[in-house]
Amino acid sequence: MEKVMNINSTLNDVLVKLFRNVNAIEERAMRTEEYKDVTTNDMHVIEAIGMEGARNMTSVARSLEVTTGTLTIAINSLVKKGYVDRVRSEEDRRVVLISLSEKGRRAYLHHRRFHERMIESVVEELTEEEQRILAKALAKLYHFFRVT
Amino acid sequence: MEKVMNINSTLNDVLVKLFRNVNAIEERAMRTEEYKDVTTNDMHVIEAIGMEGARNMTSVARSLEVTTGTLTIAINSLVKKGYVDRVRSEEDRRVVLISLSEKGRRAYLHHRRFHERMIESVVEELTEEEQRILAKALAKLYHFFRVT
DNA sequence: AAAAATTAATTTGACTATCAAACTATATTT
DNA sequence: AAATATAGTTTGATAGTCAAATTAATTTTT
Repeated sequence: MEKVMNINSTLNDVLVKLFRNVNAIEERAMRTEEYKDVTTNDMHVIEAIGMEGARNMTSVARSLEVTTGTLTIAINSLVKKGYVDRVRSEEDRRVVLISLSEKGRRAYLHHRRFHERMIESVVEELTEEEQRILAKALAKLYHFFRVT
Repeated sequence: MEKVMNINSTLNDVLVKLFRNVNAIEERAMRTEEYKDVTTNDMHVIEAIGMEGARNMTSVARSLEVTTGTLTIAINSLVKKGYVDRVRSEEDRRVVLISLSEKGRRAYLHHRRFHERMIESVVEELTEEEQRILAKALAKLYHFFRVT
């Protein structure tokens, strides 16, 4: 009998380790010279704002599932660090529009490339069929989390 | 150009969502009646202490990749909530030994069952072949993180 | 054996993230 | 015009985090 790793144990181990460490890991990967002042949280905000142009506070806060008060604090810091531009809407003076600055867009793309490399490393050497199966399995995992 | 859902985008989406939400999700699942005072962070500490008996602060802090100062604060709270016992070592009076109380062990097992259910739900309805591919992909992902 | 160095843990001071609730300013409805 | 609703910020509280200072105990050096 060869050394058999129980499939569930392997999955559980890997999932637990990934989930436990994913923030630290991503932060380590992101914190290069250029972006050493960007926390994981900052990166999530940058990603939520996105490249599609200005968004208001409420909609970004909703995307991130935080209160607008929390987002205000995060944006204060990102504006100070130069990743985000904040302007008051002319059409409705209550509204604050936030968008990525040039530096913010560079950070966004840097992060996206990191994700692309990550996916590439997972997918390389998997056939099309295997990739399809993997996506299905991950979708189920996500579904489990959403409904639990 | 027709709208094609690229396999890599699907994988990326699912992974990002999983990672982004995993803490909130786990917390939601853990916070039952009995364990409503246990934060995700508390749970990680409980898991790191484990069921194998007493460990000292430094080794648990190292497992969690936090400073001992940070761990001291977490343990203060867990002792107060009754999940952890803390005693000074008789052999070396500098050393503090922490271990799970009865309540702590119940929380540990509750959490472990959550993970088992999670894995079960992912694995059920996947064929042997599909399970093998998922495990392989996740192992690669883990490897990617370890070396990145 | 006394002094110096090391080790284990805690404490302190500072910072970030978070929420709920109070508040301010503006827009909409009555 | 007054009342209500909406968008965002501020405030006050809590948790988690680190680096550096501190305390107490052990080990090493002289």
